Amino acid sequence: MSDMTVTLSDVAREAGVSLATASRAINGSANRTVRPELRERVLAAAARLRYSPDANAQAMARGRTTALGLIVHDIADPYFSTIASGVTAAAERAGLVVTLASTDRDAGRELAFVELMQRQRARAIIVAGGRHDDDAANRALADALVEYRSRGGGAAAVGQPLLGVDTVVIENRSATAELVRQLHGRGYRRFAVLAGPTAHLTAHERLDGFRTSLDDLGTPLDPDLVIPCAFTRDGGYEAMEQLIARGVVGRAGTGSGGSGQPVEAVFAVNDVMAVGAMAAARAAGLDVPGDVAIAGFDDIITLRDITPSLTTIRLPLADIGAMVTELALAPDNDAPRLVPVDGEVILRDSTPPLA
Amino acid sequence: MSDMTVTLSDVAREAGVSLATASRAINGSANRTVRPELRERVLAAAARLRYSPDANAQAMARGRTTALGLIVHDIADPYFSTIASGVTAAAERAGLVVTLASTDRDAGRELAFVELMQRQRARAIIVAGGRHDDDAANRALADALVEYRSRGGGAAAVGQPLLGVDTVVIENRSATAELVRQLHGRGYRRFAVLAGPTAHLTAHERLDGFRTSLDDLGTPLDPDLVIPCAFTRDGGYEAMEQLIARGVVGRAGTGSGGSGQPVEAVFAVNDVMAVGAMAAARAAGLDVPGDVAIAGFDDIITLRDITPSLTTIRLPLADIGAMVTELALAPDNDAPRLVPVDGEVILRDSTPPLA
DNA sequence: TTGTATGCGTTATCAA
DNA sequence: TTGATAACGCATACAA
Repeated sequence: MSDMTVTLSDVAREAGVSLATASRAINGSANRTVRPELRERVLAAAARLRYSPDANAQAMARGRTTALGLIVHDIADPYFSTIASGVTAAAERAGLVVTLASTDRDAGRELAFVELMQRQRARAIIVAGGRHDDDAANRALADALVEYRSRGGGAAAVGQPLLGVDTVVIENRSATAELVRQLHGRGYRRFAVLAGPTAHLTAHERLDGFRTSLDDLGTPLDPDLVIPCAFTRDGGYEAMEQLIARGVVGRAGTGSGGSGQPVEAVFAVNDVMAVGAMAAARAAGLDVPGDVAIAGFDDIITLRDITPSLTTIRLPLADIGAMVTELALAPDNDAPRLVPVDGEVILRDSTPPLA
Repeated sequence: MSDMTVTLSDVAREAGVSLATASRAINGSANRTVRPELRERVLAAAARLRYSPDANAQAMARGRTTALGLIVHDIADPYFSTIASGVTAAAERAGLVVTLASTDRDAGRELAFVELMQRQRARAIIVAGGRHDDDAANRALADALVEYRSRGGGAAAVGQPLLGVDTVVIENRSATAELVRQLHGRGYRRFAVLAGPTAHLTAHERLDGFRTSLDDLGTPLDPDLVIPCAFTRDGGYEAMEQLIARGVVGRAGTGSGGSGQPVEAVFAVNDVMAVGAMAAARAAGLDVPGDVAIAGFDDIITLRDITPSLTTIRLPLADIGAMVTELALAPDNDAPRLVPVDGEVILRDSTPPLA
């Protein structure tokens, strides 16, 4: 029945000092205006009584909390969980505690979580995860964040700079452009792209950089070879199946139908899709990269040992998590700061030099 | 300069009602003893003033919060992030918000986080992740949880039932025993085990079930072929290198040295270690499963498409997250409830039937 | 350096 | 059904 909560008043009484003195002795704030002897007495009393300060009461009295909100689409996705690890590490350094929301890409839940963090008086909110091409949803979220910031909260995002807050901007276009150049250097000319959802901005940017770069090199991408699909492993699998069914991907040397020459390489806009595509290729009896080369994006750490090793674009996800945390916590700026982050092309065995 | 916080008093004044009425109208608690007309007026005033209830003040007045603490070793690890996704989903259903700590396997930080959650007056704490064979650390954590529970908090764990709280117990031994039986059925007799850290209880249990089952089948495991290593991809890689260097794993048909017959299959106590082992085998020019079969544990979703597909033991990680959440939130029991969860052996191409 | 008293924003108790 | 008013547990301005 020790459910009786021990309060600071109890500690003060036990130590024979006033509430104020007990408070000062225990939080040990800037101006430590408490005699060492008393201080000891208070600390001893607190220990004796197993006193545990009530963070909620402190938050109310101080007018600020120690919480940091983190919104991800899906914490089980390695992309987000790696960012989250960077965020938790940075938050711990800042003495903050991370409150996590995994919203399953539901705009309504994102909004609800921002409002929840507003109620919790969280110090800052971090929105990780690419936006969709849904102006209404983006504007609603942006508005909620404006409101939140107007009330003193910090906010930052990773992905596209669409929310009006400090953002770690992933340079998707330049990264895929560079990938194209390097694949070109290895002799690849004819590509297909597993493009993800049309409305998915990250997917779109990756496709766009890829396409633009191919245009620049004078070997434009055939629009028929851009396959929209889900941003998931299954999406990659099914899109690859389509390519195979249409005969644009098949046994090497077999100019099997489709529109002219067969595709030499398939670019999936993320790694898990690329892995799905590999699985589909194998299921169809094709060899990767013998029959078709495959490249992805993200360099998910768990996938670094797959066979054949996957050509991809590395993003420093944990660092990104740390960066966005610092942005969210930085003193309020008038104009949103944009911190660009480049991807690094990693050529591996899934796209060997073409003979 | 709308930094002026709108309080419930403001809403009450704006609506021309008392503070009490405003409170009742807005939280809409069980006994809705407020006239619809007034209620509307209050809600309208709240909306007009963009009122946002202060969760900390509510927590203090109500005497309970809406927070749920989750401790994982490493949120970037797919094992934990998948459990975390189950926890966040269940927590949302319960109207709770998840506070996340990624402790990097640091016992001190685990303890600190429990105390932090105690200060936050969190409703419950979930400890995910296997214990180490460190009695002092386990006891300290158990004590902290006892203290926490004595103050009204809920607590639950996943892994070993060593913390004195409700636990989702992973039946590691029976799972690996079943794996052995099935591999036996496919003709395997001579195994090596990449065993993880000796003090790691989960690793130990998996090894133990494996070994015991082999004993029962009359084909005991050679102790020299149990390689301690880190519980990581690199640990698996290095342990496999050792086996190769010692000549107990090598080209099929090449009875190359070592102690007698070469190893037919290598069991790694988790999937990422198994993948590391595969990488080491390939780096040494060996074929999997041609030269050596490999099996893992966990059935990490991101790894389901690797080649060759990995024989492993599936754990319903997201469900486990949901289950442990329910345990943590369930009304206080005297004796710790133990909920066993079985793994399901999934035979795949990395351990084909032996000729 | 210490103590007193007030406020933080809400809920809940008690009268009206 | 509504309204004063007292908690809730702590920090802090002000006084001593």
